[in-house]
Amino acid sequence: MLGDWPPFRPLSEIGEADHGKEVAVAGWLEDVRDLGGIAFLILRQREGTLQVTVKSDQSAEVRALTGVSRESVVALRGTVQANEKVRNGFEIIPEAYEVLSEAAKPLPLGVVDKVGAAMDTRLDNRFLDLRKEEVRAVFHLKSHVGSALREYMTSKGFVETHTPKVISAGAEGGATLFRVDYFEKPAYLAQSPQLYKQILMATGLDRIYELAPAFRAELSDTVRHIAEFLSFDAEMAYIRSQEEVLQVLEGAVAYTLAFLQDHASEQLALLNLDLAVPDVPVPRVTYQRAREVLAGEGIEVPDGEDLDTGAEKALGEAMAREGHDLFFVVEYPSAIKPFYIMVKDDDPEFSHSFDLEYRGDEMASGGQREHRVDRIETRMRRQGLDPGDFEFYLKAFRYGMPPHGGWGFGLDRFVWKVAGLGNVREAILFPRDRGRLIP
RNA sequence: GCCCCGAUAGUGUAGCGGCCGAUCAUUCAGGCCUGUCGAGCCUGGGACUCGGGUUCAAAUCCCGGUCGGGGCGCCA
Repeated sequence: MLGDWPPFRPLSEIGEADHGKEVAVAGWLEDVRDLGGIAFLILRQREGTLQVTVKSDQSAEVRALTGVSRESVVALRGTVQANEKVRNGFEIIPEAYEVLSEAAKPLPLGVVDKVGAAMDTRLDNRFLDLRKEEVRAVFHLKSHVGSALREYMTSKGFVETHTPKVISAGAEGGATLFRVDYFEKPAYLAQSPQLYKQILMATGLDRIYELAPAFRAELSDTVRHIAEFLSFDAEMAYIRSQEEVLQVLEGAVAYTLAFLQDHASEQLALLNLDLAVPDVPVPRVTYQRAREVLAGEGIEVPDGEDLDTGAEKALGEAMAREGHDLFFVVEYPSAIKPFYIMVKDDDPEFSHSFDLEYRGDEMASGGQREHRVDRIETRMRRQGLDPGDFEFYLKAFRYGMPPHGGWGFGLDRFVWKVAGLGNVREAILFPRDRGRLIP
């Protein structure tokens, strides 16, 4: 139907050279402002809007454009006319148009209406929600975060890997696994690439990272939990201590924040965000030191217990007052960490483990891994796991496994914090939670 | 899983025993308007989550269901 039309011109490529000439454009009809003898139509493309002006002296066919429903996709041909009164500096006087896809009425969610919408309504109609520039900006940021992490990790000699997401055993026990049918055998969606990352440490492909979904069937209804999330994982071998892992991770985060300033200034401005790039190294706060800081805030954390949500927030606030919105908590009690975390030789109550905190929430956790198979098996048994279920994993430790460490970093959570959103779901195109599988 | 809160036109809300024949905005329909850009103005249409109960009377109070929001635990 448009076979004889010239190619559609994007808004950003229409310039002074086009003034007085005919162009073809297409987009969503955002708004029609009909003043009677003159009507202004706002056509929206991915990069912005342009104005189409229809006057009463134009043909009835062209004037019918003002009757097309909002958010319909229309194509039109017309003359670019310079006009200082228009924000873009030009308007288009249409000569012909076609409705390529008519929008039904009324819209289930207004794109430019001056009323709000509940998150549920927005997610139910995500395709319309995403027509809003500020909603899309979050995903531009997210894309840039991925680019920055890939760039940084590559520069540090890491290889991007892709481990399976359908697996036979989980890293953290069974309660949070999604079960699936795998050719009539039970299988699970991967809650973490943990075991596979570690197997790779025995291969020489031993400085790796991955950006991939992880699945957790946690019964958590919070603004920071989601059943399917994007995890930025890394694992590195031949380390002498956890410190080498921390340096890569803090470097990656600092690099990413700087990258956003350089490459996403438009989105940062649109979302009114002011990002600070932290100086590295960022503070390493030991678990015991964190307890002392919290005691000073009037919060008692029983020795050996994990920091609860309130304690974590309070610690974040205390650190923020000292100018640190990014910091590590290190050396957690061994008892609250998974079997693969290395216990400190000189102080077995504590472990070579860490969390990365950003703006009051946990972004990552990691540590040095236990690479001695007998110790892993002992820890597994203590945690009620059967080493027999993990033989595919343990086998990689029986024939030469270098010392190694790594982390898992929640990419959606990071974007959630960076973009200053109220709910991590807003940082995910089509979030999956306990109550939502559609769309 | 536990706790708290909520559910009113397409959307976002006000009302919280009789004044509700339900408010306002937006949207939708129709009309006026030749420089709008959150266009303006006029007219009109459109809703009390479901099931029980209390009461002379229920959008409003009670019980249960469903759905949603937030918090906790846990975590990325």
